[in-house]
Amino acid sequence: MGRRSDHSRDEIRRMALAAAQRRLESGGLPALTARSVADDIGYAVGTLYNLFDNLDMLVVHVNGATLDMLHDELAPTVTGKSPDSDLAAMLAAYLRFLTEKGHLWGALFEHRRPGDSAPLPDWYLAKVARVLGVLESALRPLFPDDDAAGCAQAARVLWASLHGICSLGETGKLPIISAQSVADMANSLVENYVAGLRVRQANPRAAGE
Amino acid sequence: MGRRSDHSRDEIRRMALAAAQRRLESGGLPALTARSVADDIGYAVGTLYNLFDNLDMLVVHVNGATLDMLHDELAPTVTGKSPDSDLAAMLAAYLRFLTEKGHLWGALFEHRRPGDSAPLPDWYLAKVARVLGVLESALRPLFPDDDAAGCAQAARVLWASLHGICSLGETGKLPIISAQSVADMANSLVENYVAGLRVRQANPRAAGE
DNA sequence: ACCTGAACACCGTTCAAGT
DNA sequence: ACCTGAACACCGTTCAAGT
Repeated sequence: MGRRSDHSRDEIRRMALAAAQRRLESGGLPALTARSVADDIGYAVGTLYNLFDNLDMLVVHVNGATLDMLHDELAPTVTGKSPDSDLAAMLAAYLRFLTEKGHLWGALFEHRRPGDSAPLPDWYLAKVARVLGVLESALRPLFPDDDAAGCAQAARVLWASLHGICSLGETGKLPIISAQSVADMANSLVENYVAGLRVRQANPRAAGE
Repeated sequence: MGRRSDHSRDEIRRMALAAAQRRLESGGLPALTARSVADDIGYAVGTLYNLFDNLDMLVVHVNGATLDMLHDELAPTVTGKSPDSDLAAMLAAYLRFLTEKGHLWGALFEHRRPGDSAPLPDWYLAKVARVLGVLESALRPLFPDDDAAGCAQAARVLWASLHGICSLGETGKLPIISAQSVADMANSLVENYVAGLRVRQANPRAAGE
């Protein structure tokens, strides 16, 4: 056939990303196929590979947008008043995001990249770091001024742990192990972990009693 | 063709499960395909569907075997001497299992069941509960005699949280967020969570300072 | 230069046909 | 009764052929 010039290259890219996001939201990763996205935007399958290296990179771009949305939901919850109230508000916002955009959130973690893929692009890592930065800023008052590293590590441990509870919840595996809700378990995690940080901060060698 | 009677139905089942386990260990879930398992055991693809409803149920059976192996690794680490030493030993055993049988462990969580699948069979849920029971018994001394429910809940929160750290580690997503090792993060989680349990046990209303 | 769509090498699953 | 393997409806990805 030949170029259609109905849309510019960038327009088609945006259309493809929007269609991919819609597919993801409604049916999760299994619903996001190259052919379905191509159909949605009215172009041939091959055209997608003109815009993205492969389906993996399309998903990475959609996930990048999800990280931005997540950041924008979490950032306003940090007021600096107290770590406890900030963390509670942030956790509530996180769980709300999970409820409303479960499939978008799920794709962040369920997506398995092909074995031969290049490392994640820097712009993607920066988006991840930006989300983590929000949690870090909420935890900051719990650490002495000279222990930014300890705070950063704690934020990452807490975030990864919370991810465990949420991913088991999202994939329906939670009822298998527990009658508690995701929210109850997440609150238990955050409250005990933070209480542990406090007591161990006050008395650093008290791990064993 | 017709029946070959080289092997009994049960023999073929065991061969298929063993082949599936080998495929999983060497290449993870993507390497476990119906055709490859059939090839490995020298039978036609269709025969697999004579033994299992579908590939999903074959994976569920392999996962059941993995849960048994995991239980057998964890159970001996609970001595009852002290929760702290027991938990440290159990965590070490868990992380060793993860290192040695990463793909088997990964399939426990990465496997997504088809939308129309029946609930997990009772024998599978029992295996999950048995593994959780080991963690529960290690945590038991931290709770008053009359609070078995609180102990069970804490075990499940801790287990799900640990899962978050391990799954990010196993799927290679951990370097994205943190320079710490899985072991360091897991230790931070367990130590702080347990310290939190202790302090909140002693002073139940101290969550907010 | 860009887009097409047939083609390739895979999937899981089914089922008529064979012994 | 059991096993086969071609067939079906999908995948992701490529690339010669068209405009």
